[in-house]
Amino acid sequence: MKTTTVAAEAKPYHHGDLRRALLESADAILERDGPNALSLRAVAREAGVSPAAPYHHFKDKDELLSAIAQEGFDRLKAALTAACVAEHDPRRKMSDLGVAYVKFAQSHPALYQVMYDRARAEDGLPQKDVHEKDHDAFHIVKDALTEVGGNYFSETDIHLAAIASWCAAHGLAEMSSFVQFRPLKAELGGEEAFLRAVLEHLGMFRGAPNPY
Amino acid sequence: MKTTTVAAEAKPYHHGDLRRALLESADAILERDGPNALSLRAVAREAGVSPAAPYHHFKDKDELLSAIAQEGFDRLKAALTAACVAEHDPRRKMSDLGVAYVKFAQSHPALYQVMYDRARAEDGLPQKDVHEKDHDAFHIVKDALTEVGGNYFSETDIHLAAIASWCAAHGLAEMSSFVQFRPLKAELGGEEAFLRAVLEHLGMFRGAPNPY
DNA sequence: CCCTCCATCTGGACAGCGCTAAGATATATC
DNA sequence: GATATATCTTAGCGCTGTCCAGATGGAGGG
Repeated sequence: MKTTTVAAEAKPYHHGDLRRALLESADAILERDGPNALSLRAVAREAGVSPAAPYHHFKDKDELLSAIAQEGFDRLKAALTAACVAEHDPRRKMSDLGVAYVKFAQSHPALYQVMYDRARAEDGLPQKDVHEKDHDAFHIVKDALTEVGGNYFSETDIHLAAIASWCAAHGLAEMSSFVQFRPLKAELGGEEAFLRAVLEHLGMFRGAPNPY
Repeated sequence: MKTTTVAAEAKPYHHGDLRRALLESADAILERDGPNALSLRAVAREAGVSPAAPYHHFKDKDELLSAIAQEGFDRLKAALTAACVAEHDPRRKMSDLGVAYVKFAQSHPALYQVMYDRARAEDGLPQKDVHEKDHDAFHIVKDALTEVGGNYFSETDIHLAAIASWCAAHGLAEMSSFVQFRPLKAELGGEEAFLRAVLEHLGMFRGAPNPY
């Protein structure tokens, strides 16, 4: 019933590709039951293996969480890319990026929580290998900002603006669902209008440093 | 050796005031060992009582965490108040508030993490009772922003600006220690210069809505 | 073709966790 | 002084992350 080798398998022995299966099980648990239900044993259970099996693919639970977070940042990058390829006005592009960022966090709240738990534990966002051709999600923002003000502002200013934008988007992503904001959302006419209004106030798109 | 009553005790029976002692033990553990070490049993151990004793003062672990978070927000409010009483220029006041906010989070990282873990779990920042005279930390920011642009902008705009500022400060607080930012901090001449530069880019102090 | 090697997976165990129930203890009230 | 009640302890349940000894079965050399 089983062929000897299926060619496209990299490190499959008994299970096939348990590492992949574990990551997908973890994702399923996150979406279905939230971050508190994400135990190593639950992941193993979901994948149909013994509680000790994951230890042959991840050093400990933290390493599994980091792998999940890494995939999350890859997906975030894809979402940001998709959100701004069609838009050519650079300021509108920044606005779309901000909205897409927050909506990603809202669509996958449990995953987003794991992503930043790991980022804080590791003292930083995941960094792509220098030799890799495609850069990470942070550089998408930086590139867009360069389009906005690259001719007028220094590299340092662009870098600062990118950091500021990322912090703002992260802050908004974590707080946008707070009940305190509900009345204001209703007043402004919905979630996206609220997001764009807040992002405007954060000066993400003005590209103008040094207000006074 | 023990007098019958010491007058200033509110709900002391066997221990004296175990609820208070538990909160202080929790704080000590947070500062010493970080948030991962904060178990109910560890708190009880630190306070010198049995593992089940805390259940007579908190319904479950979440309720203890919420109480810790509540005290944290009180302390944050005190820090923000102290940071801006001396300053009278309203824009400079906003800048000082932002810096004080981030520095509070940096000084008590474990506490700050618990504070926002609970805020997310409860879908919002802690809300003071309407009948209470003094308002919460969020209103300190709102008041400062009213001083900046209260004459020119609507209540809605001020509210939006306050939300934007709080989100920005929170995002910066959670990410300011990322290793990626170290070189830029060095270039700008230190932590506080970095913080003020990022906050400037976030447009916290401009009070000017609607950039385009 | 077989046999050995070794990565992979299992079953069992340990300490620690949140939480509960039952009983001991000391304070407050009558 | 007796009773009631809030407080604290002891014991125990099921869960967790992690480790270890042993079973399993594909890969490569003879």
